[in-house]
Amino acid sequence: MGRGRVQLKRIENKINRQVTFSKRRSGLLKKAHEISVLCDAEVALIVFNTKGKLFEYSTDSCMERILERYERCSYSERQLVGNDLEPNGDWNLEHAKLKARVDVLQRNQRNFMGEDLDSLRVKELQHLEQQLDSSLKQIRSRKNQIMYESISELHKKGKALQVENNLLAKKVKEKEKELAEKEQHQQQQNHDMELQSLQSLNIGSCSQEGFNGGNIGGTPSQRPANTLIPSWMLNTKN
Amino acid sequence: MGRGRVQLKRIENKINRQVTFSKRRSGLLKKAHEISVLCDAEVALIVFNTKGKLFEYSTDSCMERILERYERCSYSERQLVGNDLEPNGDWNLEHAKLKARVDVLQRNQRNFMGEDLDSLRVKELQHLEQQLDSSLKQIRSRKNQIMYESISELHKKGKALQVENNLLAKKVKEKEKELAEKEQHQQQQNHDMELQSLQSLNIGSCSQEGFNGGNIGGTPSQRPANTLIPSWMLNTKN
DNA sequence: AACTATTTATAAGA
DNA sequence: TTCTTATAAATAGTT
Repeated sequence: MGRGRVQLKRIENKINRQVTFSKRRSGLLKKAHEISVLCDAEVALIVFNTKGKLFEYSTDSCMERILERYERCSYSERQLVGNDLEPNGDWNLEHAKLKARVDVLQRNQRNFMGEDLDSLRVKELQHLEQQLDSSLKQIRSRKNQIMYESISELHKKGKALQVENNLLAKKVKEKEKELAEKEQHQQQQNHDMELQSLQSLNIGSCSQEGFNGGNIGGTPSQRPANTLIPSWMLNTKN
Repeated sequence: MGRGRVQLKRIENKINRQVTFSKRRSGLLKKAHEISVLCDAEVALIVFNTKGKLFEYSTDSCMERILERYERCSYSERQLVGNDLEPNGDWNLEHAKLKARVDVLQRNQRNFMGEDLDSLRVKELQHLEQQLDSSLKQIRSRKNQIMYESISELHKKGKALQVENNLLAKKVKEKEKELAEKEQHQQQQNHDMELQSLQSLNIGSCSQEGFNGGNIGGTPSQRPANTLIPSWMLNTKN
């Protein structure tokens, strides 16, 4: 828009570039303000010129608020770039940056915890509400998933144990049978021996109690094996 | 630019607002890119629409870097150098601590946003759930409070205006009455004078045209007063 | 999503 | 820088 077509490439003439910057900057800021008002949008605009001078516009002049909201929204945060920090870099500056970030995150966190809400406007509250609502859904869904998996697992283990139990019960019965037979055999032998003894020593026989499978008076029975308790109920760290 | 002049105020029609937003958004992003390329400037532009959807542009797509630069700039403007730190303190340690804190806060934030939940155990999920539930309650309560206050305020203003209206209406009636009386009086006088004139000159009276309040042919109407131009548009110098 | 009458933005010139 | 002006661009209202 102007007397000539303009090519989208850096203006090489320095004076020209500066003039154009000045004009377009004010145009850009104006348009940012317009869309903000006309369309009820929230806008943050930051411009550095070649020399590093800062120009900015933000809806309602609360840049920090909008940047926080941005962080919340996008925060596709790559690790705050711990970019090895050039050794000759300004440590004070680095430090200030980190601190600023901590501040932002802390403020966010407080908001997420329902605190410091007085500084927020209705729209931000609404946004936060929506965010938390959706977070809650995901959290509940994840919790249900874990618990469901846990229950499933328990069922499976339960069945396996049942099978094993049946097997063992069968074996026990077999053993009992064997034992019974053996006992009978033994008793027969004992009887024979008693008879022999009685015949030789003249002493009566006494009966023997059956096999005691219980453990009364012994060590207490174990709790169910650990494998049966879902990890989340144990409350131990990782 | 368009078929009609546009007033700098929120577009009330929702559809219209949305369409305009869409058009102007692309225009704004385009201009941001243009100034960035043409003038070798670094630009960051963040726009949230009414519904909270995010749109952004940043030179070379490195928003985070520009935002950091912004923080640095605005920090140094406020001379918030952390010069209160023990000068002989272990900077590396301080730095590491801060970074750790940032990490923790970031992880928390992600959890608050319902992400990265896989690393949490049921107990933690439950805790998070309770926290967010209570946060939501507080947020909703705060929102309601604000809206209630706002409604209250509007009611109050409405009542005050009503009272004023009644008063003014009364005054208008009084004035009307006065005028009517005066007119009657005047007509009587005119009538008397006409009679006199006719009697002496024998000429009829003629009607006069109304006052022309327009300015057709005069200087064109002013553009909107400067008071409508926000201060940030005038800010070129410090 | 296109169209187009207008308004705006702005490049170049002073 | 600032103003002016011719012209390119953006876009409001319409289809």
